[in-house]
Amino acid sequence: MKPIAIGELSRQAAVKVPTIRFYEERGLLPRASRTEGNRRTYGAADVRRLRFIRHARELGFEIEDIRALLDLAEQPERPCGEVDAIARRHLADIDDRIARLAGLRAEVQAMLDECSRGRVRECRIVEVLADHGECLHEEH
Amino acid sequence: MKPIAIGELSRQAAVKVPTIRFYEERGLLPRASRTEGNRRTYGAADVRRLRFIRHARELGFEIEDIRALLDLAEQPERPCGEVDAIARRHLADIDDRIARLAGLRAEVQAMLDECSRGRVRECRIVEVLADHGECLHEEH
DNA sequence: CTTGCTCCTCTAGTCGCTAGAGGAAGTAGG
DNA sequence: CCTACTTCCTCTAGCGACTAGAGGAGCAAG
Repeated sequence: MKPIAIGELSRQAAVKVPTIRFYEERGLLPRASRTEGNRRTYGAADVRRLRFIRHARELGFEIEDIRALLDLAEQPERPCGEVDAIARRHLADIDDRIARLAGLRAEVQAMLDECSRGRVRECRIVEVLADHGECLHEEH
Repeated sequence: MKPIAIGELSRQAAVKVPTIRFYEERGLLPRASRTEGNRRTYGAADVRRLRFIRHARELGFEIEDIRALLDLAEQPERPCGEVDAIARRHLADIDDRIARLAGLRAEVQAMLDECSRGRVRECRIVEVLADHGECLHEEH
């Protein structure tokens, strides 16, 4: 029940001090109460909330989604469809990014495979970059 | 041989006008010569150079790498080892990102699989986020 | 001459932090 | 009580690669 300082919160939630202040400013954490000397004080609920935020960030959720997830987590009687929807959207987003990266990977690999390690003059990598027609890339 | 305006360059290279100015400021494109009325003018070489930049960006190379690639492309007699090295580093970077995303994907998918579509109270997604111990995540 | 398009410069915003300046408050030891 | 050290405060600026917008000037066609 004893309040802790921002540095202690930082250690307990494994989130850096400036990041905590940043989350407060962005409204993910409530405005912390202050000591007489104007220092932020926190309690157990803040540790839990900040850990939640960190886990969500580690999983790649963005701030807006986390804000929504936190709101929903506070309403335990509601159906969890919205939580689900956010996670599903995030999954789709990850899949998109993987697909795009896999495409890039294939192209860069193809360039490297064709490079005969001669001079820049006949380097296929440079040629492909200079003339888009030569590569697989076809996105708009 | 007739000079073209920035809008025409934009169309021919498929790069937006503000982005062209941005590249100039960053030194990827040489400072364009100007008309009497202070408008930038370009020639065929600029179109080629800007296309090169666009292709490299589409493949995910970052500005610094592209700057190096452009420098190298102008020295055709040098061995292409450095070009190769840049591409190889980029490939490794892509692989890293794919691996990390694949990890995230698995975790988010696992959360979704466990969600029984009930109320937020018993939603596994919220639980996993709230208690890191429950998830696969183990980094750092 | 007027309409409408293109162009100019400059500033600020995106995302999620991170780094640093410059100063005040708290704590431990002598 | 004094000093040294750590922690904390606010504020500003930077990252990467643009994008958006303000406010104004040039230019071509009718």
